[in-house]
Amino acid sequence: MSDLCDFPRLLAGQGVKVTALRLAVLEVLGAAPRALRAQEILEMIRARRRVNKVTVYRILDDFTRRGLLRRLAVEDRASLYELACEHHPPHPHFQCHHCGQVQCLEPAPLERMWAELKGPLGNRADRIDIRVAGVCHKCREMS
Amino acid sequence: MSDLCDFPRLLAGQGVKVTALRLAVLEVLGAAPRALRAQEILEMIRARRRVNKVTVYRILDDFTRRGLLRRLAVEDRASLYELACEHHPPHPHFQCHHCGQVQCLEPAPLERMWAELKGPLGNRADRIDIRVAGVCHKCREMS
DNA sequence: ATTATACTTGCAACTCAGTTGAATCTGCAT
DNA sequence: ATGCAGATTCAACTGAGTTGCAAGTATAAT
Ligand SMILES: [Mn+2]
Ligand SMILES: [Mn+2]
Ligand SMILES: [Zn+2]
Ligand SMILES: [Zn+2]
Repeated sequence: MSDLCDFPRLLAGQGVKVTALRLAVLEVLGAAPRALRAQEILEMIRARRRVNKVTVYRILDDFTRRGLLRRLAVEDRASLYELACEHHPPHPHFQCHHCGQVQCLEPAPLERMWAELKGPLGNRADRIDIRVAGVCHKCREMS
Repeated sequence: MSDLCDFPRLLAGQGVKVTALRLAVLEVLGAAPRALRAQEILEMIRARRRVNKVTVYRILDDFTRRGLLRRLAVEDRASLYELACEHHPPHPHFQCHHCGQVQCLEPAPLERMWAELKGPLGNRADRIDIRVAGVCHKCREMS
């Protein structure tokens, strides 16, 4: 998930002011190897500067509504966020029952399934989330 | 989702005492046409008798761990619960962005995909959740 | 019948992730 | 300089779920 995106440009394209905090949120997510909780994003930004959590929540929410980020609903109470730019197309995720860690999977099988699920029942579907759960290799080794 | 299951037998099979409350939880879920929030289950049981929410949460948690129920992580803060008995095999779900309503979809495409996603990266996967999101037909009509 | 034991349910208080509304700050245009 | 809009902050709140422990209830010895 290391990044190729031009964040300032991305924001400008949304007609949104480019601020240090908004950039920080995108940079933290761009540098992360996996989807992050709001809390984690907050802490990573705080390693460099002072921020209020409300601001971060509001930015995450705004970006998600604009389609710059995807919010993943997982088994734990807190959602995860990941970049939704052209370099990070939608893909399934794997969550370990044991450690709770969520990893990103390859998008391949999604494409095939999408066609089948997109139009059922008269709904207009525009998003599909796939979460595969089980026990990850690290946790298997430990036990 | 109306029911064919013998709940007392189901509980007995788990070596779990058959109590009025545990049955009530299963009956409410068995009668529901869709997955329910803990709050909804609580209210439905309260239409008939007195219950403490903690008890219901504990029963839901216990049943989920035993595999009698599935817990669905959705976009809203509260999870949904549905029966996981032989008559209700795992299936994808559709959630409407507008009203938040979650409906159950047919299991068909799941089977095909499962084989592909089950074993990647050395993880032992034992569950796959698919959530399709968009705008449901009711909400489309309204707007 | 009486007591012991295990399990179930209830109560109060708490946690945690987010949310709200109002106040302040900041960059920019007049 | 002054005004304005949008960005950020602060304190207080919400809602879903959790915790520890007390009280109730059923069953199993004695
Ligand atoms: Mn991902
Ligand atoms: Mn379902
Ligand atoms: Zn793990
Ligand atoms: Zn709807």
